[in-house]
Amino acid sequence: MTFGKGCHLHLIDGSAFIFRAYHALPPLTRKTDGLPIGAVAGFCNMLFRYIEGNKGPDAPTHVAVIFDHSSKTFRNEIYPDYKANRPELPEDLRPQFPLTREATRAFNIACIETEGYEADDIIATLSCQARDAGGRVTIISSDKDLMQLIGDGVVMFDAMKNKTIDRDEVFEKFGVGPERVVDVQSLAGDSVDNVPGAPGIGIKTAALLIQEYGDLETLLARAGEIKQPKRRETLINFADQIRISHRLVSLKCDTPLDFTLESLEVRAPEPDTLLTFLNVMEFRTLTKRVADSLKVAAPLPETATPSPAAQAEAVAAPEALPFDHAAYEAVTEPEQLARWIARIRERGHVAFDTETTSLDEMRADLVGISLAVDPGHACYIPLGHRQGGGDLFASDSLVEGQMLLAEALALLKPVLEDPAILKIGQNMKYDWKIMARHGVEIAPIDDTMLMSYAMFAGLHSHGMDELSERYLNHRPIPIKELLGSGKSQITFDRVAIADAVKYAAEDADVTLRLWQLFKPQLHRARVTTVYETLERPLVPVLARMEMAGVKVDRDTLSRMSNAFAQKMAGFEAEIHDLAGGPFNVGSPKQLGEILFDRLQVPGGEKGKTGAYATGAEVLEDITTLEDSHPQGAELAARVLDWRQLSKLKSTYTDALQDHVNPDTGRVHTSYSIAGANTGRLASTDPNLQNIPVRSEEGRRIREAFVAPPGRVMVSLDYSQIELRILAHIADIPALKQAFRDGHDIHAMTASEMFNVPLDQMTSDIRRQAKAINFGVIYGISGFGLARNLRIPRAEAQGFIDRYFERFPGIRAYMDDTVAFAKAHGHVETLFGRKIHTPEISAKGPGAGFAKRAAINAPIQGTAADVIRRAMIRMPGAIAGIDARMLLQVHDELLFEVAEADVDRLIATAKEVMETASDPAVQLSVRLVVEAGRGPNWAAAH
DNA sequence: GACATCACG
DNA sequence: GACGTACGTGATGTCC
Repeated sequence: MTFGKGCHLHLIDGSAFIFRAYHALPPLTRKTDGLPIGAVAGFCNMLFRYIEGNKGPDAPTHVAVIFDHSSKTFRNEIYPDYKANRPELPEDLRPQFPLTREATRAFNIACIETEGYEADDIIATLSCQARDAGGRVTIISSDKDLMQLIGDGVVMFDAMKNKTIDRDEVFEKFGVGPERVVDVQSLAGDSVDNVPGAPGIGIKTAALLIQEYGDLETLLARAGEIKQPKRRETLINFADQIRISHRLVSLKCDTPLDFTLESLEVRAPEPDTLLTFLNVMEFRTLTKRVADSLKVAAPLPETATPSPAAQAEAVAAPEALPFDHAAYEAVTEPEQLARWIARIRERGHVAFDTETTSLDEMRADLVGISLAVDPGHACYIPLGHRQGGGDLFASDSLVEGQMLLAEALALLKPVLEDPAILKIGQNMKYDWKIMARHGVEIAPIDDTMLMSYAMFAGLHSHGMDELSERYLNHRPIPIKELLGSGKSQITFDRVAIADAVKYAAEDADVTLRLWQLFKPQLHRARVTTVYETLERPLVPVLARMEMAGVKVDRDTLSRMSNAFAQKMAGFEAEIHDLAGGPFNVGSPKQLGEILFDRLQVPGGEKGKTGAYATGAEVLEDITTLEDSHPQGAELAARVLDWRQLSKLKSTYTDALQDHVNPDTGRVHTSYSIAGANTGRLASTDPNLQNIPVRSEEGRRIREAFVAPPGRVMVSLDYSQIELRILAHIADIPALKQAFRDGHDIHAMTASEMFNVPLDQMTSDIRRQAKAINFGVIYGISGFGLARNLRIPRAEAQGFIDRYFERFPGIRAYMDDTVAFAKAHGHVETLFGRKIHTPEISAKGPGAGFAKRAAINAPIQGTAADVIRRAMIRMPGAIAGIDARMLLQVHDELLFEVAEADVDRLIATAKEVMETASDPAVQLSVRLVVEAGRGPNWAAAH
């Protein structure tokens, strides 16, 4: 078939596929020999998905995958530094390159690369040829360097976003049409490819210039006419550099090619070739999916004398067996359960899951228990399924065909508490608490959620559905299918037992398969220690804290709510008066319109949704307009007052009352262990980690957190833990000395930076230094500091420059951390916790976010690790003391202690916290803990 | 369910 | 005068 009108050529940017695959997937290796194959696996998946997705009426007639041959091209002769600042290739990626070529050929797709040319040039050449022959072209890539090719039947397609890129997108990105993209790029340069461009000119300015003068040559010829002197000088002085840039970014349409367009005609894959390749790579799931798609049988996995270890893992290969809901068993008789228990004892481990009536473990009733011992071999024990309904007064009766709860517990308790039998769960803290309420303390445990967290923090979330889809290629039955949603939602005890068996046993099955997959990976990912010392042991500790709960005095809260309500009503009346009529003060939209439209307060700025911003900062600025706009200033001030009370009332004094457990009379939060990427805990339902303290009004809410009679609240908190860790990690002698001497760290910083002796320090200078110290931890920027201190940006930048000058180690730490993240795709805490940074090499504005997060993560994460270690050791250390650990607030632990034991508790707990990093990490800065005590949290803090 | 706002370390 | 920006969380109320 001659290539011509009616033909449609697809050109796939192979290198882009490889890099996306590499960064999207964990570092997978081939089981038999450890060959890194993550990128190849991802590449094959993407290619297969591409093929499956392009079978419709608009299917391509011709297709090719194009690769870069090597990093040296003709552009290096024009400009030796071209792409010179590219980071070194990860060492486990390079050996995968030839395999991606092999994969492309295995899929029976033309695989193209040419020495001395970039893939982009080949794509350009093929595009031109196809277009000239009258055909259409789709370039599958999102690389902006290819956008110059768009037009005349050539479009781009971003396979990740599933979105076509046409003239409009090009205009949005470059401010000019595709035919002028090269001109804009020549001026703006490109830091990623190291194209110099014109210094000080970015895409915005470049687009303006090209729009005004038409094209680059005209612009350079008439550069003398430019009004802005600096811009004019730049264009005249750097004309040569701009022309070189032009040659660098212009794609060549005349790359020598030794094949014809006709040879790219779409061919169906040869099942034998393709399946053999996939099988050799040991992509079991993909092999199966491809075989299904080609309607042939999948080949048997390679069996060439695997090592015993490999054999064991092959047995454990969770993909090997499909999920079969019909195979799950309902256990209703003691003899039946006894048989399962015998199998569990044989195996030495069991996946365990509970079904209940609520997500709140302290109120949930146990409805059933599921167990799994081998993949596909799982059961469900119904215990509390009920029927009846409508009658509000009679308690509903148990459904027939269930086991008696007491009988099941009697059989299971010895297993669940047997130190020789490992209980495997997904988010085991939940099940631990449910069983603890039935007098069973599960141990020992493994937790697949925490394994995932140890290996993949930062890459994705760690819920079961997510993990199952990602790693087992299986979508479990959604709970919504059983319970429904919204108003008509039912509780699990109303689910028919037959449905419950499928759902619940599947959960245990999935958990077991995930465990088999993850367990050996922990070691390879070098996070076994993290999992064993920072994650797993925390489960029972947190479970006990949550079950203990904290006593909250309802009456105090209720009185405060009433007082807030009264005050708010007063403010509201004033606000309506000032506004000239009633409106919903709680609606930022209405408030914005009143302030900026009706009252014409200057400076209203609309956000991306078109609404005025009315955040606290904006309102505070308006309150300073007393002279020019007294009405607006007054209104803003009252709204700020109203908002403060509204927040305190709705989020704290009202909501907290509803969280008092009727059985215990206490508030039981729940900590998520795997929620925050950095290793911090997060507190939910209610969040007890953000109880007010900064404002006097708010702090009084802590007075409602009380110790019962005869007991005392004790709070211990790390002093400046993050700055101490920074001083250690970045190795800053001045900071360390200050901590050693017990000096005021912010005053010391101020003194160093502004050359003010300590005895002449003012609170304002100290405040600025404090902001800088914190800024450093957050990955400082001139803009951010300026906003925080409300000073001009240049001044803020000056502070930062001086800070880096005085403490050069900080600069080095920041640079090293970002470089490490780019090289490895993650950063690490001192204790080896890995936090992945998949966006670190992103281009554009996202890059700043990722960098700052990468700089912050080791500091925040190390502090989180330290307090985790303290918490894990705490129960053992305070065993002889009449005290309970109740809450953790990132750098603070709150205890409830018998009056007589307070001093002993403080001494012991302080010691545990201050030495928490030992012996794993030898900190060069001492950790210091401050203690407080009192009848309530406000007094203790 | 997205967004704006604001509470904490 | 490239871009848009402090890091990490969770809960509440509007509004569509």
